Amino acid sequence: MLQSKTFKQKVLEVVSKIPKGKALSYKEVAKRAGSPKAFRAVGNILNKNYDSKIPCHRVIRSDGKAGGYNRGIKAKIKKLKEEKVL
DNA sequence: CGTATGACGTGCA
DNA sequence: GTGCACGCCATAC
Repeated sequence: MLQSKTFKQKVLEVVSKIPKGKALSYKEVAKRAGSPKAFRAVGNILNKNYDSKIPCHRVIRSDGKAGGYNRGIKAKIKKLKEEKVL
């Protein structure tokens, strides 16, 4: 089954694979997940499946803005600054 | 199965 | 340059 992992699982895995000090945009993550146009679902999935192992704070918009964060958008920006990603 | 929602992106006024 | 509206994909209910 090619779809043993749903888009959701792929996105979570890709995000969890983001190296430290690096940030990928929703579009990039969606592309790596298998659907470059599903950046919409990426945000939706992360929002419902945020895990401590998933540096969702490293996923930002193409505008260079953070976008949102289940723990507080401010915390996300702060973390990005701490990682020198921003 | 169909509907509603969402942490986006792009285009146009 | 800013603001508004539409469209897109996947998930959850």
